[in-house]
Amino acid sequence: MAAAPRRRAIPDAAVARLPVYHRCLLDLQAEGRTTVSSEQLAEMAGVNAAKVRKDLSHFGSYGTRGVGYEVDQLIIDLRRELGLEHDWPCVIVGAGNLGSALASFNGFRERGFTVVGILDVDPAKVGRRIGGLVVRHQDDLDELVAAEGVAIGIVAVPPAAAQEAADRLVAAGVTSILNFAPTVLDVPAGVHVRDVDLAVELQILAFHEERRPDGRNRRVVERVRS
Amino acid sequence: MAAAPRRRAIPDAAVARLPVYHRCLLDLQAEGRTTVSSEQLAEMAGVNAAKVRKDLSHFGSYGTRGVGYEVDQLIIDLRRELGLEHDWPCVIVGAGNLGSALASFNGFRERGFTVVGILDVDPAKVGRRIGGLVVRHQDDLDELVAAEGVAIGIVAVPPAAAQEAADRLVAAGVTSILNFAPTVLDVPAGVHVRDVDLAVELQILAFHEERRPDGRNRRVVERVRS
DNA sequence: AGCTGTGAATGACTTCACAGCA
DNA sequence: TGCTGTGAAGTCATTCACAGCT
Repeated sequence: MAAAPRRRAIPDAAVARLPVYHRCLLDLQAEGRTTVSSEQLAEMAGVNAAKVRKDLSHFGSYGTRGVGYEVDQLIIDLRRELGLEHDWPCVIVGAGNLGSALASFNGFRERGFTVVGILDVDPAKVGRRIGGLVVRHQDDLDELVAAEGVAIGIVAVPPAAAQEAADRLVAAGVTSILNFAPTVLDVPAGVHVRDVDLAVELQILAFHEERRPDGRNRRVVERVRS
Repeated sequence: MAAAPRRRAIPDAAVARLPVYHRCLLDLQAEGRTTVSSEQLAEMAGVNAAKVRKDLSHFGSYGTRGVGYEVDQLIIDLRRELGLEHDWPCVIVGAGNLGSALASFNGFRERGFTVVGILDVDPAKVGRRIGGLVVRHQDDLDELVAAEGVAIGIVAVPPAAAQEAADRLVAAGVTSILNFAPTVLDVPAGVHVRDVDLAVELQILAFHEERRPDGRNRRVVERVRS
């Protein structure tokens, strides 16, 4: 967490929801819908209507009172806000199970992120083909980042190697890191890190599972507001 | 200030950090450390000391003033709070790239989550071996969940199939779902869902990348000390 | 009439700061 | 003395509620 002085125009919590709205709008567009109300969008995104309006108002107002938001226009605006007008080249460090899966994951390319390289230190892995890419040695990182203008790196190595991988990415010029290793990375201020610890997600579920009101019984459903 | 005895004893935000503390404590234990101060633990976890103390105080106080927390004891307490005293059997629905990677991912088992089955609807995938498991047909879900006492399901199917997969999991008796599909799942109240949308994570990074103070010219990595 | 945009109210989470114990 | 535990203050996020546009 770099504590840099910044004017945070849009709250972090709102930023995290914009991609979800974007996703929902694409679905609406695919269905041929031309407008959508905050209430409908909220329903789709699993949040409430006031939040949708407030979130969207953070980058100017685009809705029409009495009607709602124009789907096409809102997609354009969100794309611009999210920096999705151009593709983002990414590199993956670590060609194990997870790195390999990420490299062949279609969900990235579909949404504007192209994996331009996957690297590993293990000579046994270098040279393998994964999802249209050949695994390169981690020493090629500098060259690759420079050649492709990579700004985003994905760390998919074992915990013990994660800091080293991050250091290399930063040295190569990468300024945003998506970290799958269960480690707190130490990076220079100005470098963004997002952690995705898959086991932590399960642990949070287990926490709630362990203390559900009905103990170990099956569900006694009570109404919860959505 | 516990005037209203709510069901929510521990704030969500704190719960999300407990697994991280747990992870750090295991590292400390491995190094042979017997005690740790809130400040040291905070440093490792990437948060601040007051937060650590407050978080830990939510389930009773275990620290010794003037000394800190006893590592072994705190691990035990966290394990209990997080429901990690027993293993959690999980099933994965979807044997594509992501599902396969998750099935062979060591990080789960190491932290108390055992993948007891991976299922798919595609006959071409059924029967394949993945990380010590044989892919089963999705129709076997009920049987598997009942036989193994599965409470946690992992959805790793394409978006169009996600709701169906979730419905099946819920029908089979699963009460917590980790959803990797970029879709808002509709589940009965009482069923917990956590979403992990990998592309959204990248989009959030892209958002910040797009509006970094130094504009689009990257590689002007200013060296700021951390 | 319907729906957005937004100040104001509420609520949640974080940080401060210090009393109190080992 | 050193460090925890915790009220109180502060910050940030969510929700309400309604004025105001179409």
